Amino acid sequence: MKVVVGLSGGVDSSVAAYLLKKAGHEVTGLFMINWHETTGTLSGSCPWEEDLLIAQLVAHRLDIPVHSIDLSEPYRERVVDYMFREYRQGRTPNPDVLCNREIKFDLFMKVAENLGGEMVATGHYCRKEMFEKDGMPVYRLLAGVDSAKDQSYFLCQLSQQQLSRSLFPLGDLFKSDVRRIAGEQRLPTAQKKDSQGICFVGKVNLPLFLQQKLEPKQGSIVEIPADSDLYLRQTARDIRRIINNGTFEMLSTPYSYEPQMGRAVGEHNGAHFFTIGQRKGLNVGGMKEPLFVIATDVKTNIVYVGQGQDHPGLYRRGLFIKKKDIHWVRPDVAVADPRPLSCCVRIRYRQPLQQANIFFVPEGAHCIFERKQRGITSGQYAAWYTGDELVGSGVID
RNA sequence: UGUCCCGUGGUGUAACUGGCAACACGUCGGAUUUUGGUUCCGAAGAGUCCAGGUUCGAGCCCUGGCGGGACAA
Repeated sequence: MKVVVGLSGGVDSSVAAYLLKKAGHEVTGLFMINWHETTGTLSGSCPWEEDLLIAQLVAHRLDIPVHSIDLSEPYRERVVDYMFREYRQGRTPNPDVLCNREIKFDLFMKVAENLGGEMVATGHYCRKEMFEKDGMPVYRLLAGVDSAKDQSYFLCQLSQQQLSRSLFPLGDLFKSDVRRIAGEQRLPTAQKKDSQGICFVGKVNLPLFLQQKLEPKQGSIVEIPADSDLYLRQTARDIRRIINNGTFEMLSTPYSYEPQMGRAVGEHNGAHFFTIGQRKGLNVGGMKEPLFVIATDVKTNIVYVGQGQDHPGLYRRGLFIKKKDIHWVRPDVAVADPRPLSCCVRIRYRQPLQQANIFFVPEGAHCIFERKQRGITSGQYAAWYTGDELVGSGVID
């Protein structure tokens, strides 16, 4: 089969390419350029020229052809602009999820198709399975075997269409296997440090990066006491009653704060630069315990903080996803009726799966966790699984 | 105006009856991490408001200033 593999210049994609070649496929490497600018990036980090060179070395070593494609323009339009738009609204976007949906598994896929590729492969740690239902193929997106590296979360917005043409050669491997294979095959990336930070843009200094487009605006930091009566303690019975009444909003709506609920403890230079759960960068000292951001209000430009790891403002029982933001990787199992979906959910990469019930209502979905969750942040993705299969996801409201 | 209290790294506090200043937060650096964030490790940073005095030795005692606060009227 003709397979185009996305080579990034890292170990994972190199080994993915090797495995495909070894399995007898006709493999072509494709390197994608997503970003040119260096403003805001940390000095000397992730210059794509170097990565391209490494990708070429890998291709040479594997004796496969390699091409490169500049997708920086659409990347800017579909990922970077979205990022700024979200931050401006006081939300915290997840660019990598978008990058996969919009770039790697869309534009990149089309380019691969033009190169004659029947399938596209990436170095993601996840698995895919196919079975037939009513004579039609159905694809399942499964967690990678290496639970510490499982990257299915980042693919939570993929469609059946996209999945049908994807291959994940690393899904059954552990990271250590990948390193070992790379070493055995003398791939130039065998020792290369894993990349991190926003995909393909490299390691950026986010505050600096954001300041290119978002104006600084001085505002105050308000501390909300942990014993504020805003935080009513809910017993298991209260929760059950709320669920029975169908008043899920009581659990899935963010806390809303007013300045007079607390006291000003400092100043910041723009509420849109902060995200819930953040500790560093507040520049307020003298507290017994560290301060964490518990909410931001870009309208009034106020950052609300709470003291200590266990501040109640940091935890919430549930989250809401608007109807338009609900995505089913498996539309065939989509739940429409009000019967709750009992499943496991994660709200960030590498988070252990959390038991939850999702209640689908006409306006959207209320996800109610068995245990309170820390740092539920609007703009981030919640992905729900049954077993080790990712079946759906959505943007947290 | 009278009495009382306080004045320690960027911030908030600590240092028993005097023995070369501790902790937390913040800041900076590193590790972890294909989002943000979290977490972990490490470092820098004050010679204790100022001027005198007592003492072998003072952040801690004494005197006088300066600064802030409280009570008093």
